[in-house]
Amino acid sequence: MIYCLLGGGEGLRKGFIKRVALKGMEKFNLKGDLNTSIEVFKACPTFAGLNRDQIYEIASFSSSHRFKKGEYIFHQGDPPHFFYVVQKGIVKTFKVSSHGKHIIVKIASFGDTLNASALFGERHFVTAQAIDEVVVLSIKKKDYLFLVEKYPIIAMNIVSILGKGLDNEYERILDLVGETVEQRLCHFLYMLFSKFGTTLLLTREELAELAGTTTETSIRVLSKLKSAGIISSSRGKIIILDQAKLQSLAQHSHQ
Amino acid sequence: MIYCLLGGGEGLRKGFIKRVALKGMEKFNLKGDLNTSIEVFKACPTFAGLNRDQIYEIASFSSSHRFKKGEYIFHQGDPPHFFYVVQKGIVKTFKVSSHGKHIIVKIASFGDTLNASALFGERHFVTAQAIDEVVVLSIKKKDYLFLVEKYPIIAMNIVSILGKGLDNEYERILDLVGETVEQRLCHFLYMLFSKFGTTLLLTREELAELAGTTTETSIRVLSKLKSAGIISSSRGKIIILDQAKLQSLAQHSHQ
DNA sequence: CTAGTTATATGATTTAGATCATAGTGAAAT
DNA sequence: ATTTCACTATGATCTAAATCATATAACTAG
Repeated sequence: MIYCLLGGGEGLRKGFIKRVALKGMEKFNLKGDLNTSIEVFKACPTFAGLNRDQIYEIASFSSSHRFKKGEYIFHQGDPPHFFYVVQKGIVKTFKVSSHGKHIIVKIASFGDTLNASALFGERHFVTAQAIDEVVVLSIKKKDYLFLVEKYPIIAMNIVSILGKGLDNEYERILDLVGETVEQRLCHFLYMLFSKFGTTLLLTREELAELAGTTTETSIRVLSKLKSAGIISSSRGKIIILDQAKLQSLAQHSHQ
Repeated sequence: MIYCLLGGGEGLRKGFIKRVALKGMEKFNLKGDLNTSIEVFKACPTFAGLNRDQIYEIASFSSSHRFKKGEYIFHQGDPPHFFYVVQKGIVKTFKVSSHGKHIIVKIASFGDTLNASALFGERHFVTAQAIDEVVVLSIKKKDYLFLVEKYPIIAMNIVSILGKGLDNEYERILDLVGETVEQRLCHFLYMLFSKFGTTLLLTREELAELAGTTTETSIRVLSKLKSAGIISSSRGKIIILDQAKLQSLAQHSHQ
């Protein structure tokens, strides 16, 4: 019911977007942009409690990559080579079942990590895909593990982030079992609103994959919300008009 | 689909039950039973990679508590004071939604932890209840955090356990969204069988709370399995007769 | 030993939401 | 500018599983 935005509770200092000027190059080692990446790591709860010098050290291990809309950052099942933090844009991570069903695991933006725990295992648990123009910072697995070992607080941070993340998923399961589709959809809309503000860049299909329903039902419910004046929308974009009503619908679905 | 037993992937050295002789006392500090508790902590993946002396040290911080069938070990929402590992018996942890729906989070037995991550937060995420006669070992929060700080490998272990646990929950969500109730029920029966062997001590209601369905449907499906000779059962007990068939039903539900 | 409580059993009814099917629509591409 | 493709829209149908309802069996507490 009160499970927070699917950012795993990670990173979210709002209105904190840094201007970056990186065009043409697919990958590059930061020099002039070190300041930018320091801001990203500072915003990342994984590194909470580290001082400026330590954040600087971490940033110096990172390099930057950009991805165009639709491009994949890594795939479920691949062995993980990098740790990723989002610097710019929106990334979704999702899982696919053997029957082809998709569920979205997380909608990540500035300061959110994509795979905090995967580097401790053999495989990526999820697939990460750019929703719009995206820049991520990456740290080599080896370096990342070195840093975790050097600064034990990082592991502690991850434990508490993952713990909350797990609890979030239990809440999601409770909703899946107990709430109506409409409630769930409104719930996710509200969560996304809390994280991203009134304008959401996602399709009904993606919303369906968050709420665990079908594209058709997602479309139907959103049409209803539109008629009721709670949202407006265009292709791939949803604008929240009446947050209060949305929130109330997330609690008690009025048929 | 292949998500493992709800023990969070933690602890499971089978046929490893230690005889304990502790009657009458509700709590006591181990002396003669130190050996017993060392075995428990050795079986607990949270402490993997620690040597015998270190395990000994950990065990020396622990004390033992027993709970009768139905008794609560801790409650969702309470501030956590202890870290718990199961020494004997079966404990279920579960969550309740605002509408009163239950989901079982974990069925824990010998060597499984009950709240690996809660001690890093403010509240217990779940409620823990004894399913039968239970003995747990507990370590004071302060001592536990001291140990985690002293032996960084513990935090690393927890990270990888929680990471796997999270992935398990994603799989559970995928199943909830994509598979039939029969498949899910068979799936959980099979997982429980893998962990506990042919005899399972749980009610249809508890099984329903694992699979995210109602008690009635759980009863109906189990009746069917009974007629088909796949299980036999008595009150609060299920005996797996045909594992192969069960496994196949978990994959493709036959009508 | 009996009453009370908890688990199992099954039948009848309802319904939310999936599924199938077809069509319109805006954006991007060549 | 018209073809293409990915989104949105909506209608018709179907069904798995929830809900409601009632009964019996088994355990356990007084």
